[in-house]
Amino acid sequence: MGRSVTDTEIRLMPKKTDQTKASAPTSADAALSSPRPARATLTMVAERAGVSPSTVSRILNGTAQVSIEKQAMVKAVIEELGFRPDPAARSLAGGRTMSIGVLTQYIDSPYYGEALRGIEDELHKANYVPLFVSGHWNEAEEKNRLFMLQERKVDGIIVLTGKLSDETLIDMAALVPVVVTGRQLTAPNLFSIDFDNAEGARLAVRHLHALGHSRVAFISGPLDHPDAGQRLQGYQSEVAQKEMVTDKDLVVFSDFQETGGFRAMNNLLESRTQFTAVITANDQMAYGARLALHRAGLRVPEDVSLIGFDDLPHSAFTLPPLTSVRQSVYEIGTSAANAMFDLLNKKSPPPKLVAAELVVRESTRIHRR
Amino acid sequence: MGRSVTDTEIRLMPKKTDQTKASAPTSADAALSSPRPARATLTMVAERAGVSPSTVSRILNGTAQVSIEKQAMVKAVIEELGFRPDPAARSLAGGRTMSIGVLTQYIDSPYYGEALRGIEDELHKANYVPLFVSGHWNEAEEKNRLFMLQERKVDGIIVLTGKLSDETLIDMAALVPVVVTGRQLTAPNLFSIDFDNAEGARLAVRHLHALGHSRVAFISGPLDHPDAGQRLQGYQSEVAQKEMVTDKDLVVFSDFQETGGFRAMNNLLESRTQFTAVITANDQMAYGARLALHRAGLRVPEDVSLIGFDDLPHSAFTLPPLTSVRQSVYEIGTSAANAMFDLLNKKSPPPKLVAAELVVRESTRIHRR
DNA sequence: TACGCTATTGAAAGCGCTTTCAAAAAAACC
DNA sequence: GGTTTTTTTGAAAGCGCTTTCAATAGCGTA
Repeated sequence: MGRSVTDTEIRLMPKKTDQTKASAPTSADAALSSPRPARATLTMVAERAGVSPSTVSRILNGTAQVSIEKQAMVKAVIEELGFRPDPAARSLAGGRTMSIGVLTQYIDSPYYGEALRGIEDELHKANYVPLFVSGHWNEAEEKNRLFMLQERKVDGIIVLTGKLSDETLIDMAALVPVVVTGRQLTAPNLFSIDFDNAEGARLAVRHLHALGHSRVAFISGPLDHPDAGQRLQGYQSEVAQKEMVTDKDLVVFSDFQETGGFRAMNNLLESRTQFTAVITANDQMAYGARLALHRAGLRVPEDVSLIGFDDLPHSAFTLPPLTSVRQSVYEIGTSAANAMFDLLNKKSPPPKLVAAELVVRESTRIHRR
Repeated sequence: MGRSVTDTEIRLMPKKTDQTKASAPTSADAALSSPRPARATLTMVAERAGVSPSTVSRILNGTAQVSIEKQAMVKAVIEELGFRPDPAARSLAGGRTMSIGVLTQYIDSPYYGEALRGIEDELHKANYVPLFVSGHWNEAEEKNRLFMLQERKVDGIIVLTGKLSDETLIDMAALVPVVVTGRQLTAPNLFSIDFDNAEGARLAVRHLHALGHSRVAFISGPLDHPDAGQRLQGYQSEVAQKEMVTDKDLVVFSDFQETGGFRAMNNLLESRTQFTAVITANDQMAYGARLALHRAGLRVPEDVSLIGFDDLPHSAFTLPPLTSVRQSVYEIGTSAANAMFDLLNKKSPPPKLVAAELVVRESTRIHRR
């Protein structure tokens, strides 16, 4: 293999005699149309502008003052040649790579997906590209991916929740700026955005309480998931606060998946525990639970009220549309990206807590005693 | 799974090269990794193994024959030093970047998400990393992103459907291996994986026909979407074939979204067109349509049968669970990745057509005349 | 007018790797 | 045994950019 550079250059030469030069081609066009000059390099720019490479670099990075005339001259040439710095060369020479590593758990998670979109949108505006990697809720894997990102010399790392220890994150932050969601952590070069999971769960309980329910079951996520613990804790505290029924059997654990919610609900039903409403720690389990309820001949919300958590886009279209606790995940993504920019600019914004709100739809109703 | 990374490995990356050149540390030293072992470079490996950098490179890339002893020696040192080649340096020197660009449309698409996972899983096994970028179903944007990927010197590009012209893709393939889904295309350095959309739609019609339905409505996706056209065409051809009712009004167009399906179904209902079953061109629209039906007091499947397309994971949990046309999207992802490896190795597999199958659940039933 | 500063600039040394090119070593040949 | 191939190896030249380091130019001051 190898010699790909040379190969490419050769291939780009007027292999085809296609002289139809479209007028004012964009750089993207240029990349794809046949005959085309070799890609411009910083040195070419320098030469053409009559300055040294150092000067061009300085203008590009704002590393030092450069006279106004040279700036104009160089910028014009850059424009003319359609020059774009080579990320690899930059990286090798110790500059920015213009890439941000993003550690998520599953690339196709319906929940974090929105955050990814927020991150991508925001990064793109600033000409950065995200490097998405997945940790699969496995600490070793997460560490491994983190390592890989660092090896790829990303300029910063955004971690979407996960199971890494605070310590690992703090250590990482010593090497490269880190933005992490799903926890509250203060450290140099590190910014955290936490969700108010506990409050979200409380909101749900409060709503149910206001509707007259007092036996509210809770299908929790796995406790080694940080969110899960907080949500459960919020439920428990509010149930106690409102003096509603607290019964060990009302809480059942599952895995945050549809199938898990289905099974958990069946377990709940089989245990013959009495309840008139149920909160699931995420929407996916709510979907499963809802189906189990249906199979058992129980109607929602007539027989039992149901509240989910996350308010996935889909939840507005379930039957009945699901009442759910919402956190703007897309916004979390954009906030994370912007926080990263702040960090990159040596500004350090204070930790942020994202509020939760309850979206009331049709899966909950007054409990007739 | 790749090698797991220890805390120390992550924590100890020195930002600047250190000056303390320890004179040939013993293997025990290295194993215990004293204060801050600088990241191993190829040159260090060469030195320690008593060979030239060229030789190490050759072993790494299999670019030329190297004596068995030197191979063993070098490999041992690589292991000992935990050396991993720097992707940036590689890229700059004209070697592989070990990264594959993946052009998707929306990073959080529930449909393509599975494909992304398949791609990521497969690439990871081979030590490649994906660079995901989104085109948002906008040709200009897709081109732009493609350009960016090329600029980043990816070793190959996987395009998930989208709106690029065949020509653009073929041109791109002259520069770097391309794997594209959602179309059938034959060109050098290009591999395509198409879905059998038409057949999928036919399967749905056939199923409904077998159940005695003859007035089957179809909610189509936007026709500038390649999949949409094929699915519609499949529906039409099978309806004709089975001599079922063909009525212009039975086909209505929408946008592949839940809200669109909702609106489309309402339009259908308002138009007072008679139908006993409806096929939507994707599951998301089916969800919307299903809600609209519910609002209109129509039951599924008692009053109308409903079939979706894509069989999203969620469809097994709707009420009722949705009958849908399935294509293994995850598998499409893994196939795409593997096809890319073939291309990278100069093998060229024939174009592939992914079969569709009908997953019959509870949203369809016999039409009692 | 001479001197000390500061603002601008360029030369040159890499960053860590791949890849000629040519020499050295080993194998094959007559 | 000498010579021609063939195989293995190393030296050295970059890839395109950033970054000291030192030099030059422009100014203010005494």
